[in-house]
Amino acid sequence: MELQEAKEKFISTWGSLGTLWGINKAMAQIHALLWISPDPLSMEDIMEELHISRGNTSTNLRQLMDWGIVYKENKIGERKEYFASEKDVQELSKQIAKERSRREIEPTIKVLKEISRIKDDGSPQTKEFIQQTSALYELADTANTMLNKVVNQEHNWITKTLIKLIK
Amino acid sequence: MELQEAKEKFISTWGSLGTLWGINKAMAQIHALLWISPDPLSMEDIMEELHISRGNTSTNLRQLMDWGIVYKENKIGERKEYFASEKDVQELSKQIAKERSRREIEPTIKVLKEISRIKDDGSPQTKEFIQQTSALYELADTANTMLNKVVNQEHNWITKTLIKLIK
DNA sequence: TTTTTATTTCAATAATTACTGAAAGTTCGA
DNA sequence: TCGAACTTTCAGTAATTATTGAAATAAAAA
Repeated sequence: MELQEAKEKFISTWGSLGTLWGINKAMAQIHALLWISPDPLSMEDIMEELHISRGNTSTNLRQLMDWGIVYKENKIGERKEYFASEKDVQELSKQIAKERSRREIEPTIKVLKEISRIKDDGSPQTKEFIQQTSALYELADTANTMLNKVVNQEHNWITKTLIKLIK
Repeated sequence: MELQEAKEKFISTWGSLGTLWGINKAMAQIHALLWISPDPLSMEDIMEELHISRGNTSTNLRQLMDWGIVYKENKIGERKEYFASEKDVQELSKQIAKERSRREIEPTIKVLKEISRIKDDGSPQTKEFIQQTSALYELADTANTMLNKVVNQEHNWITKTLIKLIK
Protein backbone atom coordinates (compact mmCIF):
# COMPACT_ATOMS: atom_id res chain seq x y z
CA MET A 1 0.00 0.00 0.00
CA GLU A 2 1.25 3.46 -0.87
CA LEU A 3 1.36 6.32 1.60
CA GLN A 4 -1.29 8.25 -0.27
CA GLU A 5 -3.69 5.33 -0.21
CA ALA A 6 -3.00 4.61 3.45
CA LYS A 7 -3.50 8.27 4.29
CA GLU A 8 -6.86 8.37 2.56
CA LYS A 9 -7.93 5.18 4.26
CA PHE A 10 -6.96 6.53 7.65
CA ILE A 11 -8.76 9.82 7.16
CA SER A 12 -11.89 8.15 5.90
CA THR A 13 -11.91 5.52 8.66
CA TRP A 14 -11.44 8.17 11.32
CA GLY A 15 -14.26 10.13 9.73
CA SER A 16 -16.76 7.28 9.89
CA LEU A 17 -15.72 6.32 13.38
CA GLY A 18 -16.33 9.90 14.45
CA THR A 19 -19.80 9.88 12.90
CA LEU A 20 -20.59 6.65 14.73
CA TRP A 21 -19.70 8.34 18.01
CA GLY A 22 -21.57 11.54 17.35
CA ILE A 23 -18.66 13.62 16.07
CA ASN A 24 -19.13 15.11 12.65
CA LYS A 25 -17.17 13.83 9.71
CA ALA A 26 -15.31 17.03 8.88
CA MET A 27 -14.14 17.49 12.45
CA ALA A 28 -12.86 13.93 12.69
CA GLN A 29 -11.17 14.12 9.31
CA ILE A 30 -9.42 17.40 10.03
CA HIS A 31 -8.14 15.87 13.20
CA ALA A 32 -6.96 12.77 11.34
CA LEU A 33 -5.16 14.89 8.78
CA LEU A 34 -3.35 16.96 11.39
CA TRP A 35 -2.57 13.86 13.45
CA ILE A 36 -0.47 12.37 10.68
CA SER A 37 0.99 15.59 9.37
CA PRO A 38 4.61 16.26 10.41
CA ASP A 39 4.13 20.00 10.03
CA PRO A 40 1.35 22.44 10.90
CA LEU A 41 -1.15 23.08 8.09
CA SER A 42 -2.91 26.24 7.00
CA MET A 43 -6.62 26.50 6.40
CA GLU A 44 -5.96 26.41 2.67
CA ASP A 45 -3.99 23.19 3.02
CA ILE A 46 -6.81 21.52 4.90
CA MET A 47 -9.54 22.72 2.53
CA GLU A 48 -7.58 21.44 -0.40
CA GLU A 49 -6.67 18.09 1.06
CA LEU A 50 -10.17 17.25 2.29
CA HIS A 51 -12.17 19.12 -0.36
CA ILE A 52 -14.24 21.05 2.13
CA SER A 53 -15.24 24.70 2.25
CA ARG A 54 -13.55 27.49 4.11
CA GLY A 55 -16.51 27.91 6.47
CA ASN A 56 -16.61 24.25 7.32
CA THR A 57 -12.88 24.19 7.98
CA SER A 58 -13.02 27.25 10.17
CA THR A 59 -15.95 25.99 12.25
CA ASN A 60 -14.48 22.57 12.85
CA LEU A 61 -11.00 23.84 13.64
CA ARG A 62 -12.64 25.97 16.30
CA GLN A 63 -14.35 22.91 17.76
CA LEU A 64 -11.12 20.93 17.78
CA MET A 65 -9.46 23.77 19.62
CA ASP A 66 -12.37 23.86 22.09
CA TRP A 67 -11.76 20.17 22.71
CA GLY A 68 -8.14 21.02 23.38
CA ILE A 69 -6.69 18.65 20.81
CA VAL A 70 -5.65 21.12 18.12
CA TYR A 71 -3.55 24.26 18.52
CA LYS A 72 -2.90 27.38 16.49
CA GLU A 73 0.67 27.97 15.48
CA ASN A 74 2.12 31.08 13.94
CA LYS A 75 5.02 30.96 11.58
CA ILE A 76 7.21 34.03 11.96
CA GLY A 77 6.95 36.39 9.06
CA GLU A 78 3.70 34.72 7.95
CA ARG A 79 0.31 36.22 8.43
CA LYS A 80 -1.60 33.02 7.85
CA GLU A 81 -2.48 30.83 10.80
CA TYR A 82 -1.28 27.27 10.97
CA PHE A 83 -2.81 24.40 12.88
CA ALA A 84 -1.26 21.39 14.56
CA SER A 85 -2.78 18.56 16.52
CA GLU A 86 -1.77 17.33 19.91
CA LYS A 87 0.57 14.49 18.96
CA ASP A 88 0.80 12.51 22.16
CA VAL A 89 -1.69 9.69 22.29
CA GLN A 90 -1.93 9.82 26.10
CA GLU A 91 -2.64 13.50 26.01
CA LEU A 92 -5.22 12.99 23.26
CA SER A 93 -7.17 10.40 25.22
CA LYS A 94 -6.87 12.46 28.35
CA GLN A 95 -8.37 15.49 26.63
CA ILE A 96 -11.19 13.51 25.05
CA ALA A 97 -12.06 11.76 28.31
CA LYS A 98 -12.00 15.08 30.12
CA GLU A 99 -14.28 16.84 27.68
CA ARG A 100 -16.77 13.99 27.37
CA SER A 101 -16.96 13.75 31.12
CA ARG A 102 -17.54 17.46 31.49
CA ARG A 103 -20.05 17.85 28.69
CA GLU A 104 -22.02 14.64 28.88
CA ILE A 105 -21.40 12.40 31.85
CA GLU A 106 -21.49 15.02 34.57
CA PRO A 107 -24.80 16.62 33.50
CA THR A 108 -26.35 13.15 33.29
CA ILE A 109 -25.10 12.23 36.74
CA LYS A 110 -26.66 15.37 38.10
CA VAL A 111 -30.07 14.51 36.67
CA LEU A 112 -29.87 10.88 37.79
CA LYS A 113 -28.98 11.90 41.31
CA GLU A 114 -31.82 14.37 41.48
CA ILE A 115 -34.57 12.13 40.11
CA SER A 116 -33.51 9.01 42.00
CA ARG A 117 -34.30 10.90 45.20
CA ILE A 118 -38.04 11.22 44.75
CA LYS A 119 -40.13 10.23 47.76
CA ASP A 120 -40.88 6.52 48.03
CA ASP A 121 -44.68 6.19 48.18
CA GLY A 122 -44.42 2.41 48.40
CA SER A 123 -45.90 1.65 44.98
CA PRO A 124 -44.10 -0.89 42.76
CA GLN A 125 -43.74 1.81 40.09
CA THR A 126 -41.91 4.10 42.48
CA LYS A 127 -39.84 1.32 44.02
CA GLU A 128 -38.65 0.16 40.62
CA PHE A 129 -37.94 3.71 39.53
CA ILE A 130 -35.79 4.47 42.56
CA GLN A 131 -34.02 1.14 42.34
CA GLN A 132 -33.17 1.42 38.66
CA THR A 133 -32.22 5.07 38.50
CA SER A 134 -30.05 4.73 41.62
CA ALA A 135 -28.23 1.78 40.07
CA LEU A 136 -27.55 3.85 36.99
CA TYR A 137 -26.45 6.80 39.10
CA GLU A 138 -23.95 4.69 41.00
CA LEU A 139 -22.60 3.16 37.82
CA ALA A 140 -22.15 6.52 36.13
CA ASP A 141 -20.64 8.06 39.21
CA THR A 142 -18.08 5.29 39.72
CA ALA A 143 -17.16 5.27 36.05
CA ASN A 144 -16.77 9.02 36.06
CA THR A 145 -14.62 9.02 39.20
CA MET A 146 -12.33 6.38 37.75
CA LEU A 147 -12.13 8.23 34.47
CA ASN A 148 -11.15 11.44 36.17
CA LYS A 149 -8.50 9.81 38.32
CA VAL A 150 -6.96 8.25 35.27
CA VAL A 151 -7.30 11.49 33.36
CA ASN A 152 -5.59 13.43 36.10
CA GLN A 153 -2.88 10.81 36.19
CA GLU A 154 -3.15 10.75 39.94
CA HIS A 155 -2.76 7.01 40.07
CA ASN A 156 -0.57 6.36 37.14
CA TRP A 157 1.03 3.32 38.72
CA ILE A 158 -2.37 1.71 39.19
CA THR A 159 -3.13 2.00 35.53
CA LYS A 160 0.20 0.55 34.59
CA THR A 161 -0.17 -2.27 37.10
CA LEU A 162 -3.65 -2.99 35.88
CA ILE A 163 -2.58 -3.15 32.27
CA LYS A 164 0.17 -5.60 33.12
CA LEU A 165 -2.09 -7.77 35.25
CA ILE A 166 -4.93 -7.82 32.81
CA LYS A 167 -3.05 -8.55 29.58
CA MET B 1 -40.95 15.87 42.46
CA GLU B 2 -43.72 13.50 41.48
CA LEU B 3 -43.06 10.09 39.93
CA GLN B 4 -44.61 11.13 36.63
CA GLU B 5 -42.39 14.18 36.36
CA ALA B 6 -39.29 12.22 37.35
CA LYS B 7 -40.15 9.50 34.83
CA GLU B 8 -40.49 12.01 32.02
CA LYS B 9 -37.25 13.66 33.00
CA PHE B 10 -35.44 10.36 33.04
CA ILE B 11 -36.78 9.27 29.65
CA SER B 12 -35.97 12.58 28.06
CA THR B 13 -32.48 12.76 29.58
CA TRP B 14 -31.70 9.24 28.45
CA GLY B 15 -32.98 10.16 24.99
CA SER B 16 -30.67 13.15 24.61
CA LEU B 17 -27.71 11.28 26.03
CA GLY B 18 -28.33 8.56 23.47
CA THR B 19 -28.40 11.10 20.65
CA LEU B 20 -25.14 12.55 21.88
CA TRP B 21 -23.55 9.12 21.64
CA GLY B 22 -24.96 8.24 18.24
CA ILE B 23 -27.98 6.24 19.40
CA ASN B 24 -31.30 7.43 18.12
CA LYS B 25 -33.77 9.05 20.45
CA ALA B 26 -36.58 6.53 20.13
CA MET B 27 -34.26 3.62 20.83
CA ALA B 28 -32.82 5.26 23.92
CA GLN B 29 -36.25 6.29 25.19
CA ILE B 30 -37.79 2.87 24.74
CA HIS B 31 -34.90 1.45 26.68
CA ALA B 32 -35.36 4.05 29.43
CA LEU B 33 -39.06 3.26 29.67
CA LEU B 34 -38.50 -0.48 29.98
CA TRP B 35 -35.62 0.04 32.39
CA ILE B 36 -37.88 1.66 34.97
CA SER B 37 -40.97 -0.43 34.31
CA PRO B 38 -41.63 -3.18 36.89
CA ASP B 39 -43.54 -5.24 34.32
CA PRO B 40 -43.07 -6.05 30.65
CA LEU B 41 -44.81 -3.69 28.24
CA SER B 42 -46.61 -4.35 24.97
CA MET B 43 -45.96 -2.43 21.78
CA GLU B 44 -49.19 -0.51 22.35
CA ASP B 45 -48.05 0.50 25.83
CA ILE B 46 -44.77 1.85 24.48
CA MET B 47 -46.37 3.69 21.56
CA GLU B 48 -48.82 5.33 23.89
CA GLU B 49 -46.34 6.29 26.58
CA LEU B 50 -43.78 7.78 24.19
CA HIS B 51 -46.15 9.00 21.45
CA ILE B 52 -44.33 7.24 18.67
CA SER B 53 -45.61 5.21 15.75
CA ARG B 54 -45.97 1.47 15.51
CA GLY B 55 -43.26 1.20 12.87
CA ASN B 56 -40.80 3.21 14.90
CA THR B 57 -41.49 1.13 17.98
CA SER B 58 -41.09 -2.13 16.13
CA THR B 59 -37.82 -1.11 14.46
CA ASN B 60 -36.22 0.15 17.62
CA LEU B 61 -37.33 -2.78 19.75
CA ARG B 62 -35.61 -4.99 17.21
CA GLN B 63 -32.42 -2.96 17.57
CA LEU B 64 -32.54 -3.16 21.34
CA MET B 65 -32.93 -6.91 21.07
CA ASP B 66 -29.98 -7.03 18.66
CA TRP B 67 -27.94 -5.19 21.28
CA GLY B 68 -29.01 -7.85 23.77
CA ILE B 69 -30.49 -5.46 26.30
CA VAL B 70 -34.20 -6.05 25.71
CA TYR B 71 -36.04 -9.37 25.63
CA LYS B 72 -39.38 -10.60 24.36
CA GLU B 73 -41.70 -12.11 26.92
CA ASN B 74 -44.92 -13.95 26.30
CA LYS B 75 -47.76 -13.88 28.75
CA ILE B 76 -49.66 -17.15 28.76
CA GLY B 77 -53.06 -16.92 27.16
CA GLU B 78 -52.08 -13.64 25.48
CA ARG B 79 -51.36 -13.28 21.81
CA LYS B 80 -49.57 -9.96 22.14
CA GLU B 81 -45.84 -9.84 22.71
CA TYR B 82 -44.38 -8.11 25.73
CA PHE B 83 -40.97 -6.57 26.13
CA ALA B 84 -38.70 -6.24 29.15
CA SER B 85 -35.25 -4.76 29.53
CA GLU B 86 -32.24 -6.36 31.09
CA LYS B 87 -32.45 -5.01 34.63
CA ASP B 88 -28.98 -5.63 35.98
CA VAL B 89 -26.72 -2.63 35.58
CA GLN B 90 -23.58 -4.79 35.33
CA GLU B 91 -25.14 -6.89 32.61
CA LEU B 92 -26.32 -3.76 30.80
CA SER B 93 -22.86 -2.21 30.71
CA LYS B 94 -21.33 -5.53 29.77
CA GLN B 95 -23.66 -5.88 26.78
CA ILE B 96 -23.10 -2.33 25.61
CA ALA B 97 -19.33 -2.60 25.93
CA LYS B 98 -19.40 -5.90 24.08
CA GLU B 99 -21.46 -4.62 21.18
CA ARG B 100 -19.56 -1.36 20.79
CA SER B 101 -16.32 -3.26 20.79
CA ARG B 102 -17.54 -5.71 18.19
CA ARG B 103 -19.20 -3.18 15.90
CA GLU B 104 -16.89 -0.21 16.11
CA ILE B 105 -13.62 -0.68 17.94
CA GLU B 106 -12.56 -3.97 16.38
CA PRO B 107 -13.07 -2.90 12.76
CA THR B 108 -11.12 0.29 13.48
CA ILE B 109 -8.27 -1.66 15.06
CA LYS B 110 -8.12 -3.85 12.00
CA VAL B 111 -7.74 -0.86 9.68
CA LEU B 112 -5.19 0.85 11.95
CA LYS B 113 -3.09 -2.28 12.11
CA GLU B 114 -3.16 -2.71 8.37
CA ILE B 115 -2.30 0.84 7.40
CA SER B 116 0.34 1.36 10.08
CA ARG B 117 2.35 -1.36 8.35
CA ILE B 118 3.10 0.44 5.11
CA LYS B 119 6.68 0.34 3.99
CA ASP B 120 8.91 3.02 5.50
CA ASP B 121 10.46 4.93 2.60
CA GLY B 122 12.31 7.23 4.97
CA SER B 123 10.38 10.39 4.18
CA PRO B 124 9.15 12.52 7.09
CA GLN B 125 5.57 12.06 5.83
CA THR B 126 5.84 8.31 6.03
CA LYS B 127 7.73 8.32 9.31
CA GLU B 128 5.09 10.49 10.94
CA PHE B 129 2.29 8.40 9.47
CA ILE B 130 3.69 5.16 10.81
CA GLN B 131 4.49 6.70 14.17
CA GLN B 132 1.07 8.22 14.68
CA THR B 133 -1.11 5.42 13.35
CA SER B 134 0.88 2.85 15.35
CA ALA B 135 0.40 4.85 18.53
CA LEU B 136 -3.32 4.93 17.88
CA TYR B 137 -3.37 1.24 17.08
CA GLU B 138 -1.65 0.39 20.34
CA LEU B 139 -3.96 2.61 22.33
CA ALA B 140 -7.07 1.14 20.75
CA ASP B 141 -5.81 -2.39 21.11
CA THR B 142 -4.93 -2.04 24.79
CA ALA B 143 -8.21 -0.32 25.56
CA ASN B 144 -10.13 -2.99 23.72
CA THR B 145 -8.32 -5.83 25.46
CA MET B 146 -8.99 -4.30 28.86
CA LEU B 147 -12.61 -3.72 27.98
CA ASN B 148 -13.08 -7.31 26.94
CA LYS B 149 -11.42 -8.71 30.02
CA VAL B 150 -13.65 -6.62 32.20
CA VAL B 151 -16.65 -7.51 30.07
CA ASN B 152 -15.93 -11.21 30.34
CA GLN B 153 -15.53 -10.78 34.06
CA GLU B 154 -12.36 -12.82 33.88
CA HIS B 155 -10.61 -10.61 36.38
CA ASN B 156 -13.44 -9.49 38.51
CA TRP B 157 -11.24 -9.11 41.58
CA ILE B 158 -8.97 -6.72 39.71
CA THR B 159 -11.86 -4.46 38.89
CA LYS B 160 -13.05 -4.51 42.46
CA THR B 161 -9.55 -3.86 43.76
CA LEU B 162 -9.05 -1.06 41.32
CA ILE B 163 -12.29 0.61 42.26
CA LYS B 164 -11.36 0.49 45.93
CA LEU B 165 -7.85 1.78 45.32
CA ILE B 166 -8.86 4.54 43.03
CA LYS B 167 -11.77 6.01 44.99
C1' DT C 1 -60.23 -22.38 5.46
C1' DT C 2 -61.38 -17.81 6.84
C1' DT C 3 -61.19 -14.26 10.09
C1' DT C 4 -59.03 -11.82 13.57
C1' DT C 5 -55.15 -9.98 15.90
C1' DA C 6 -50.66 -8.65 15.95
C1' DT C 7 -46.02 -7.51 13.82
C1' DT C 8 -42.86 -6.12 10.20
C1' DT C 9 -41.47 -3.72 6.23
C1' DC C 10 -40.75 0.14 3.49
C1' DA C 11 -41.85 4.17 0.44
C1' DA C 12 -42.90 8.76 1.48
C1' DT C 13 -42.04 12.59 4.41
C1' DA C 14 -40.38 15.13 8.28
C1' DA C 15 -36.74 16.57 11.23
C1' DT C 16 -32.18 17.18 12.10
C1' DT C 17 -27.58 18.07 11.14
C1' DA C 18 -23.78 19.36 8.11
C1' DC C 19 -21.86 22.24 4.53
C1' DT C 20 -21.26 26.06 1.34
C1' DG C 21 -20.00 30.51 -0.10
C1' DA C 22 -20.16 35.17 0.21
C1' DA C 23 -20.51 39.16 3.20
C1' DA C 24 -18.86 40.98 7.43
C1' DG C 25 -15.23 41.18 10.56
C1' DT C 26 -10.37 41.32 12.05
C1' DT C 27 -5.52 42.18 11.93
C1' DC C 28 -1.50 44.02 10.43
C1' DG C 29 1.76 46.46 7.37
C1' DA C 30 2.52 50.50 4.67
C1' DT D 1 -6.04 55.55 7.98
C1' DC D 2 -6.28 52.57 4.10
C1' DG D 3 -6.09 48.33 1.94
C1' DA D 4 -4.57 43.63 1.51
C1' DA D 5 -4.57 39.14 3.63
C1' DC D 6 -6.80 36.27 6.17
C1' DT D 7 -10.73 34.38 9.34
C1' DT D 8 -15.35 34.08 11.05
C1' DT D 9 -20.19 34.12 10.76
C1' DC D 10 -24.48 32.82 9.09
C1' DA D 11 -28.52 32.47 5.85
C1' DG D 12 -29.56 29.29 2.48
C1' DT D 13 -29.19 24.67 0.83
C1' DA D 14 -27.80 19.92 0.71
C1' DA D 15 -27.28 15.52 2.82
C1' DT D 16 -28.34 12.46 6.23
C1' DT D 17 -31.10 10.24 9.54
C1' DA D 18 -35.45 9.35 11.91
C1' DT D 19 -40.35 8.71 11.75
C1' DT D 20 -44.84 7.74 10.04
C1' DG D 21 -48.56 5.01 8.43
C1' DA D 22 -50.44 1.81 5.58
C1' DA D 23 -49.82 -2.43 3.00
C1' DA D 24 -47.81 -6.94 3.39
C1' DT D 25 -46.85 -10.68 6.27
C1' DA D 26 -47.46 -13.91 10.03
C1' DA D 27 -49.66 -16.54 13.38
C1' DA D 28 -53.39 -18.10 16.13
C1' DA D 29 -58.46 -18.74 16.78
C1' DA D 30 -62.86 -19.73 14.99
